[in-house]
Amino acid sequence: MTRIDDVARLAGVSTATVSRALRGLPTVSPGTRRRVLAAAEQLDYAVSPSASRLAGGRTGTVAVVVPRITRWFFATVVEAVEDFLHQSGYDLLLHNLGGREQIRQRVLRTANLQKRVDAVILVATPLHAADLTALAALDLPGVTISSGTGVPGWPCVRIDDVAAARTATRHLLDLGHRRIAHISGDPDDELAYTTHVDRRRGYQAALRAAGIRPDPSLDVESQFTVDGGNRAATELLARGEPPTAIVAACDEMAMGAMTALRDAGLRVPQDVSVVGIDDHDLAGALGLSTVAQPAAEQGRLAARMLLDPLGARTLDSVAVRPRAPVAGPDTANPPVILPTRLVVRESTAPPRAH
Amino acid sequence: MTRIDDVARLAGVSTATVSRALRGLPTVSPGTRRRVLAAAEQLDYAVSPSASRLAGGRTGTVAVVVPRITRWFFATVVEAVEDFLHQSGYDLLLHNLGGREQIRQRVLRTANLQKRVDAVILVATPLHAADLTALAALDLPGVTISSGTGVPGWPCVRIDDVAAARTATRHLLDLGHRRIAHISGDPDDELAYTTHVDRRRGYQAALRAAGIRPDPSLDVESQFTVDGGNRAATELLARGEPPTAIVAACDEMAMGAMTALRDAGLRVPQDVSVVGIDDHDLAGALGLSTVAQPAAEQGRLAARMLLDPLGARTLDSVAVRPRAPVAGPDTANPPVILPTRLVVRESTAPPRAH
DNA sequence: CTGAAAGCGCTTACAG
DNA sequence: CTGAAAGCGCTTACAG
Repeated sequence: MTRIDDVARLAGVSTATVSRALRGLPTVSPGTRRRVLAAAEQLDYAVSPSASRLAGGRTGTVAVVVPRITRWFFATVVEAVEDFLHQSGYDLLLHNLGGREQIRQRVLRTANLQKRVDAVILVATPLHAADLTALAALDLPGVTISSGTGVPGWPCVRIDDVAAARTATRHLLDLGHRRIAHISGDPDDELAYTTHVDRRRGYQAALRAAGIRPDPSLDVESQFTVDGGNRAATELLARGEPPTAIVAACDEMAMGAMTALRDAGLRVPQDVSVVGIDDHDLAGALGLSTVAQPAAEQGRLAARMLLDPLGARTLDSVAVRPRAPVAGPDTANPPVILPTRLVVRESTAPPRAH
Repeated sequence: MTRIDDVARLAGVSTATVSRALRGLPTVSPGTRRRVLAAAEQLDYAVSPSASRLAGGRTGTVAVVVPRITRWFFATVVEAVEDFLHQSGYDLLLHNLGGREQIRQRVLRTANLQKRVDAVILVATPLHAADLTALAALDLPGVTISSGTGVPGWPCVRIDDVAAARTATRHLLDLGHRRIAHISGDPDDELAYTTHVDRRRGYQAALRAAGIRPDPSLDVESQFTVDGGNRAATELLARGEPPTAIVAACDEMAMGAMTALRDAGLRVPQDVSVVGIDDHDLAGALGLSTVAQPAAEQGRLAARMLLDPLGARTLDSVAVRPRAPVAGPDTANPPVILPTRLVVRESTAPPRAH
């Protein structure tokens, strides 16, 4: 393995100069820089990240924590974040909670982040008081995406979950539905997400605004998965007279519900309308009406808000940018809310005439 | 930040002993170990990975390279790999190619792996001769998953793609279909995958075994995505008399094809049967018949085969295991082939009587 | 079983 | 613009 002093020797300069030239620091003359780069290339030199990190005190790594990488929203966010991080010269350390509270604690409270990363991106990760204390003690910059509890001092990028569910529900009300069910997240879930709480609130608010009292028997809790949606809809049907429409808290649940309805001999949308939230890759294939949220854009924006103040390297030059305030007029804590929009497909229609 | 000498001072031992005790090396007396652990806990000490890596010469990190984290198969593999790696005390460095050849080269050929990881897991990543040279020069252990080209000296975990496609096609033949189309990957894709080549081979082999000559006009190339499947099926219909059945090279393509058929006024399976390969999360919701492949198991097995010889720490103890030969009777290059199995749902049926 | 000391390969004030 | 030297915080022979 070639080391920095091999390059220094070949280029006829000190290791300090090699270090500066390779990192694109401005205090190197063009001729020297050229010689150093040529020597490095000739020797096929790559800096040792461990040494560089130890000496420099920065890890060049960002931890990304997601509940389940296999779910559409999280995979899409991670893809966007990964792209931005690598373009900026950062490594991505992935933590997948897999729905397990034990893992959440391992990631958040122990030494898994300490001294290991320069910054943290938490995607829809439940945070208790003890976690906030631990994160504050870490004293790292970070961003949350789609998070219920914000972290003091960290920007937050998200959609308005209440509004998204309200839009979905209103769509059904506008079509003439009155008997509208809701399927959403599980309070018994190991991880205490807030997303489904907000979405339930939006569902209920829309009903009330239309003069309808929410009926608890039309509100079923399950998991945020295809299977969860299937089970929730099955349970709903087992409770008696079916609703004429269902608001699912996410597209995956909506898809599961559509299967359950079909299996029960009900047609979508003729017998029951179904609307989701997300605009999953497959929503089009299934003809699912939904409230679209910009997943990749949330990831991209969060990465940018995180890295801008860290002075990220750009792709082609390694010039260090001056520390700039976070993009946008307001650098403080109020979350950046990205817009959602109703996408009407074939899974929703007016209820049949009584 | 507390350092190792803070712990050493409090425990009344040398830093060498702290280092040994914390890593669970056997050469520490129980009493000493206890005092060190207590001191470390009291000071909330976490080792500095940078320093540890520089001094120890190991990074404790594994790079995982996937073509697209947003695709079902890759997300599922990554989830399984992540779990195994973290349980073994390794960090996961994620590289998502995003379908771009430029990124593939950046990841494989430059210094992105050099000195940065202890091992590499390549998932369905195309490898050219120059890449193999670069990987050999890296001199790192690794595993490939679902890979066309193997890396000399690296184990490979995969399914038999030819057999999977043959099974899918034979299922349609058994139902009585003769006019069977195939939609698969794009040779103009930036990344030159071999998966679709193998699957096409299986499709053609099954046809030939049934005495049918493959008809090029029934074989459409597109991308391994929902959209790609949609476009491929649309193209297929534009070419004239529709087939009575379609073999899609992956479930996502099959799902896109089902949409296109429906949009064209054709019913699945009454007018056209569709079978995929994968057993995607949503295959059940869509009633898609498919040839299931064990995605998570491929990830888990690959991670195990990689880490076993590295002497991974176990979850609860940090004891270093002795270096053991790779699990299984054969430690050499022949790929480990995991079984696939036909799952019949509602998207396939006998062709209508002529 | 334990410790003193060297060394891992860089970056960063500091001085010029 | 450049270099000599200290130091980042560990681990690892080596010696005992």
